[in-house]
Amino acid sequence: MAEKNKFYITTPIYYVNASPHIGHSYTNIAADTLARHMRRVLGKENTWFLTGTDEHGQKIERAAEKQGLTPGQFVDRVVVQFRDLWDKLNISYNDFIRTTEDRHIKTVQRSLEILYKNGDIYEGKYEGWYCTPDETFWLESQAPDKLCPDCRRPLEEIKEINYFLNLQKYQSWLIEYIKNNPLFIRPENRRNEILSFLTLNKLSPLCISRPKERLSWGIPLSFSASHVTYVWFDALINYISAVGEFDANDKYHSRWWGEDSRVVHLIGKDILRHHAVYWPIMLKALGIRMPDTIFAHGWWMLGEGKMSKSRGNVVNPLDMVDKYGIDTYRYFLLREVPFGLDGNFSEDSIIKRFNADLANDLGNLIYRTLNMVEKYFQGKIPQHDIFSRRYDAAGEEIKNILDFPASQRASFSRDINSSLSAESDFNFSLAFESIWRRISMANKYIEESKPWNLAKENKIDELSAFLGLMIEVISQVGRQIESFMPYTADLIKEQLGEKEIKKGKPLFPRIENKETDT
RNA sequence: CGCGGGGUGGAGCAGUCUGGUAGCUCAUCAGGCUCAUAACCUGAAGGUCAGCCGUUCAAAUCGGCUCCCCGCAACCA
Repeated sequence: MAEKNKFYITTPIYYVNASPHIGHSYTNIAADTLARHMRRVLGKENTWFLTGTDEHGQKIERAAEKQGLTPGQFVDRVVVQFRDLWDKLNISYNDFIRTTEDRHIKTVQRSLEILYKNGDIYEGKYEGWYCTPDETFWLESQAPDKLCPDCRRPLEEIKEINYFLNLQKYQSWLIEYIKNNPLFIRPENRRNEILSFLTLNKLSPLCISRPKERLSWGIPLSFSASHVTYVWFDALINYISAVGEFDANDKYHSRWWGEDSRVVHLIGKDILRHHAVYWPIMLKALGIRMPDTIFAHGWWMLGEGKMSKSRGNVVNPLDMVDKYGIDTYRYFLLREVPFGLDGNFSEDSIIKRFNADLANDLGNLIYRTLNMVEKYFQGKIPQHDIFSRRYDAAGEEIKNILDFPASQRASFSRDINSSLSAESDFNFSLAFESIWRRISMANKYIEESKPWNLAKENKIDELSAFLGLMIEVISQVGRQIESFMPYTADLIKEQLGEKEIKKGKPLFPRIENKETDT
């Protein structure tokens, strides 16, 4: 197998029928952290991070109508909200694809043509029950009484010509593929879920078109003037339309989708089936190799249940960022819950995390250290070769962990690398744990060394060696959190300075709980 | 028998695959320290690991049954 020295990570393209919420930001923060991390490991030029927006379909057509806009005007407005949020959250995407762009439309149409030509897509009849006022299709099993489950109005039976992708043809291949590639669908329980779904059910053909008279806001099929493309087919293609194209022989080429590239799709668990069933089959039928990993993360629960627009309990990420800061928000989402599991979101939990981890552990470590440098050395960082020096047992332990020039950069974050691998399910919270072990070790070491006594006893040499070591620890911690909390990493670098520290204010001033104490 | 996840000291979780001292964070209590953001360090109390039965020298961990909670069931991350 070719060595993977490139990394291509994607988020879903978000459906822009409403403003972004915490879930959108969760996926993008996770993807951003992985992208930043891989840029450090493989180099900037070998990492590509794609996000974007899904802009076609009925819901958007209707949302636009409600506001008296054309679909085009409507999506242009909502897209801005997404872009602004990503800027605000420091999301370092390389490319932002919109499904209304030419490059995308071209590739979708081309893909459809290829599949049509190969016979994987064929014309068929679609039968179902339709609620005209709601413009929604229902299966007979969903509406046994022939009444719309939503509005209770009578349904109308519809028969129309549509185009279908033959999924069943590839079903047994897909099962085998998933079985033979343990990293293909992660985490493990999702993989099992899909496997059991595929084993127990016969896949029915996927309808990939919609008649124009019902839906005009979509990509036209080149082989049928009266149809547009079904939104999910349209959407999934973004992963390849953004980074490559088909040649005259229907072969797909991409710098980021070659054998030397690791392709990772980050998604929420709700859209797992589209990504783990439809998408692989589409790729297979198009003669394109599989992504390496499709990872489905969990949901954030809010109070009593999952958050959703219909329940009206949506948390606006912008509010959280304004209130607690970008990196606090990033830290909380990545730290609170192992990636892949569901989590509970509450401001109380944010405050708890903030005070315990950011203010007390990290913030205070930096502040107390810098304060000593200021107090004992007038802010000048002691220029000691800390590695040539001998310390007591605790100091030696810290020094060993620093592990600095001897084994070069790579070993710096060995356990971070392994925590952030697909094999470990991109375990951000585990990575944080190992960083925080260093932080708490440093706090402990200060306690044991009692630098304030060294100062009183005028043991300047020991004191400066000690502080030199502490500065090195902090600087390393700063480098280690860089992918997770880029803004804070910058601040730390600034505070540490070259030869002289700039203490400034505490990075994370404690939040005192005024209102509620439970 | 639709599918899946879960029930571990007051709270939130890890540990279960590869049986063998029940671990972490927060909260509580006591002590220490004073460089620091009432922060930091040390120690303590607190759990029959949902229940029952079984396998085993040994079960939170394997098997069976029961009870309870929560998601999903095909366009909300």
